[in-house]
Amino acid sequence: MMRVYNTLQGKKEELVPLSTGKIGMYACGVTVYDLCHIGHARSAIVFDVIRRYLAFKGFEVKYIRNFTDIDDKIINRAKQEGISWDAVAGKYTEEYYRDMDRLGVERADIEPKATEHIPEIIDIVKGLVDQGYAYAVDGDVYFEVRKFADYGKLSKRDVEDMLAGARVEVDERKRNPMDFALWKASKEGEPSWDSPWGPGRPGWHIECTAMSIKHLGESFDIHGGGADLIFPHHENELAQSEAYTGKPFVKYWIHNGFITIDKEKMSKSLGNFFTIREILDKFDPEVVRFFLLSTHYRSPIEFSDESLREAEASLDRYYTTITRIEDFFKEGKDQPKPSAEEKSLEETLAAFMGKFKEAMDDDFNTAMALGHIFDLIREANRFLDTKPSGPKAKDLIVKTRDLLRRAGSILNIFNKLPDVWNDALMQTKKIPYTKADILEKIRQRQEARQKKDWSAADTVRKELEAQGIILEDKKDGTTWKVRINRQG
RNA sequence: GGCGGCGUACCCAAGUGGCUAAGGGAGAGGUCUGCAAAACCUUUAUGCAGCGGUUCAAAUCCGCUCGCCGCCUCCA
Repeated sequence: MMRVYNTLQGKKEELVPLSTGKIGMYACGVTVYDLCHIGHARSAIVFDVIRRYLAFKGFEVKYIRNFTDIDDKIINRAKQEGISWDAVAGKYTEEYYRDMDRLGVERADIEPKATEHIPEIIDIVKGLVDQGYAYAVDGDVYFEVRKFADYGKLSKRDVEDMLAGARVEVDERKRNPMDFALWKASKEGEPSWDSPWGPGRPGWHIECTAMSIKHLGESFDIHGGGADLIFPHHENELAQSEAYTGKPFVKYWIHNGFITIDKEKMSKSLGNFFTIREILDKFDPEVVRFFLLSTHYRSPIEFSDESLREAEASLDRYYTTITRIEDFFKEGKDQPKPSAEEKSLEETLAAFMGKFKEAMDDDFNTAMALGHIFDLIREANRFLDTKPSGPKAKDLIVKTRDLLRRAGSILNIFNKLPDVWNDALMQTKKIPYTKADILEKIRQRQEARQKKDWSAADTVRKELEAQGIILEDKKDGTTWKVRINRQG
């Protein structure tokens, strides 16, 4: 049984799809007017993992993630850059893909754009006007909040309370200050589409109603986004959708928490944000992904270099273990050697997937799932320390590796070879040596070691270490790797 | 002002009624090593912001207090 926290009910609920075995899921994407920051990455990754896990659980998932490609911010940006609004949208859509691809965020099944759904949007607005939920004024169309009795049920707000403490500026043409635009008349020179109310463009919330209904139907299972979308975006979306169809819109509303800097929400307006791009200049995408999954999706995450370094160290622990596993296969000893550790690993392996699923079933608890992964890693290392051999040992190690990969594939981490991980570190840590340089140093040191000239050998070691390269002497030679700087 | 959330070890972070309070990082000691690294072992919260209450039993439920944050305006 899976449980998910539903914002609408304010508690965890059992996940029961509207149609057995199938899940329709819609997540709010981005407005394409600028580069994405790490907060956008969190949301994208959270819903990417949710989608992957649901698919792993055997659901047939249809996942929709939209692009808002027309809005005030895009129009303003176009003026700034001196290009057309659709060129802005096109450019930042590409940039979005560049970042998300690097972060391992899979494409949604359908990625609709607002401007490709103008007829559907107009139909819905018209329907709302006809049913008396909306009214037109000077080419604008507003949704009349008072007409929808359940308004406020998602964000747990009361219309009267909001009016009392309203900070919104009053627009005399609205019947109620909380009324929101479904359709906006366009000003001279602005992009526009013909409509029964004159040339204009869609309001922000209506596109999601149009696109989700078109691609998922009038009622669907999951709607997600950042917690800052609960009000007003999702509240309005819910109101206009249910008013229009007369049916429940979404069964489970899922919202991810924010990323904070110095405890404050990261946001464009505060200017305290980091773009995905600048972070990926210093850390491998997998590190960012791991970092974001190491905290439960609804909790805030404090962003810092230190946290990313810790995530990097954790990942390195995984890859180091995989290297040990590879070394074990190379040795290929086949004398059976039963041990208490063998038994213990066997038990851990048998229980692992159950624990992993239990964690993920409980509102996608990736932090706990990672905890189980590291339990298995420790158990595997303990076993490898016994210098195991024999077919049974080999079988257990194969299983260990496969289970780690399987769990990793659901989170879309652990998908590199250790060498590739090391290469990535060479890059992000900006190591000033080539691999050939390092091998040459190792050769020199090896000569010194053969002569038992320990001080010369240690000089080489220290020289490399100063540049972030660690040497490891093993039975069949010396290997090297990039050192993880675990703290400051 | 209205609504909501959070406060768990040196740091990050799971756990939301009942076995010894996960996991990662850091520190200390040890095993291993020519020296290292990695790994492993031991160790670091008789206690989960504080105070009261409910209960056979609470970090977990209730109340109050303190501190921090979010939404109420575009925002992932």
